[in-house]
Amino acid sequence: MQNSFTEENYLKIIHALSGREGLEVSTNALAESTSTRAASVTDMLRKLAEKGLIHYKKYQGVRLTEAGEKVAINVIRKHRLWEVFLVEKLGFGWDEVHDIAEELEHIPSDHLVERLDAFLGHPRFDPHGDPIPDAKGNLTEPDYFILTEAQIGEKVRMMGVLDHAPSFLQHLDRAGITLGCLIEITEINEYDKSASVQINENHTLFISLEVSKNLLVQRR
Amino acid sequence: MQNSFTEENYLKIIHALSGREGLEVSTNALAESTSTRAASVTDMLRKLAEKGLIHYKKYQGVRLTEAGEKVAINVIRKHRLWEVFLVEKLGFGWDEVHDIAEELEHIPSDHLVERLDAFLGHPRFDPHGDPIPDAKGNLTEPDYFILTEAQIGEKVRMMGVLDHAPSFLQHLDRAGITLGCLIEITEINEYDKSASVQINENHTLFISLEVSKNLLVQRR
DNA sequence: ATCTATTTTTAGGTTAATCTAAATTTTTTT
DNA sequence: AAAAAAATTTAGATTAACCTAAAAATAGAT
Ligand SMILES: [Mn+2]
Ligand SMILES: [Mn+2]
Ligand SMILES: [Mn+2]
Ligand SMILES: [Mn+2]
Repeated sequence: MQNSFTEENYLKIIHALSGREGLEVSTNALAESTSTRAASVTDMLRKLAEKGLIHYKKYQGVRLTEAGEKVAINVIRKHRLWEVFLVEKLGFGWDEVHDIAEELEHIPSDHLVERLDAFLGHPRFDPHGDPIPDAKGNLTEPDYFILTEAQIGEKVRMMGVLDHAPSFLQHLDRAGITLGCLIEITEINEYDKSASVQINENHTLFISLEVSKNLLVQRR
Repeated sequence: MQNSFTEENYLKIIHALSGREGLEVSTNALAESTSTRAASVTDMLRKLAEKGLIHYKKYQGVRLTEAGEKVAINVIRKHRLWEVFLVEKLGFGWDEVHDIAEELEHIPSDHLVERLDAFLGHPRFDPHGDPIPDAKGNLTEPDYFILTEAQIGEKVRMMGVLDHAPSFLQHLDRAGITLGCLIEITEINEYDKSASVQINENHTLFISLEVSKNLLVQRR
């Protein structure tokens, strides 16, 4: 029995919301993320539990089973590989690829995914810095931290974003903040908590707390 | 209003079945091609007529409207471009790509199609020799003819196939008959109507009438 | 510990795409 | 021009994925 488009999206969202601790995900949180109503979510949860893809006890929230986790990770793998393709091969901007990958991720062919992976040179990260699970389903989250946790004077490398919204990514483009760039925090401005930073040791600018909270960075 | 996956498949099939003359297509022919029952086809035809995509009068068969033709051709364009991608870039065989393209053809993004087209170098034909409609929807069928219509002694070039079944394509692979190869008919064998042919002026073999009927060729 | 507010589930419907069986229309044959 | 056969449509159901409104369960606040 194949999983539908819709089922795959639920599994992927449950995976995202339960984090790496595998916390229980609530019906309302799923309704929010899927843009449906709680009653619809309950229907779907019963079906997914039936298929052995989630652990579900009424009123107790859900977690993925091993089988469900496997499906979710495969969808994530496809999503991220297609994003790499769109950016690296077709020349799309990192702000343009999410919605298209949202569709491509459901194309069912293991053969296709493996060939695509090879064609792209087995990339480890997608255009937003998110790690790409390997063919066996191993997904290792790198230990990046949020820019707000960096110290004044520290030089860090930009490794990913928490917000994937096109408007945020376009804002970063305008600021010259790209994946892999060097960021040095020169000062935290008391007035609005914005940070004065130097990018790639050549230009200086303010970045708002809102932006800092959505940037993942790495020391050294 | 977007067209569904299913609607797009109906339009594409109506296009194929009505041929270049734009003949009326029967309900039963559609039921056959869509692997559904006639009653289901009737339901869908009413809906497509409602949306202005087909001309439909009860019991009289259907034809595409201008709008329907446009949608159908765009789906065909996407199908064939993705097939080129799968063969040229990912290294699939021409016998492996049809089913995958059948899914990819429904990914909705004009931007994506145009970039894919450019990435592939604006190919004019797909891996089976079928012409790829241009971005404006112009589809020009080359005037190839069937190998059975060639004369003894004639040298022709293999330009396409009528049957797209993997088993047929694999059979051609085993016979060394590829797109663009030279075929010289040396003899028609009375016994079984098979043809003795020479491929690329270097190897000789029999090909059955069944095979000849599915090969499109060009003179000189 | 009880009451209140929130969350979740159940009940009952809708729509798209399918089905079978029966009715109707068209086509073919006598 | 009937009668028979074939093609097509209508009628009435089913399934997946959604909905609203109402009921039930859990959590939070006195
Ligand atoms: Mn999706
Ligand atoms: Mn991404
Ligand atoms: Mn299709
Ligand atoms: Mn093709």
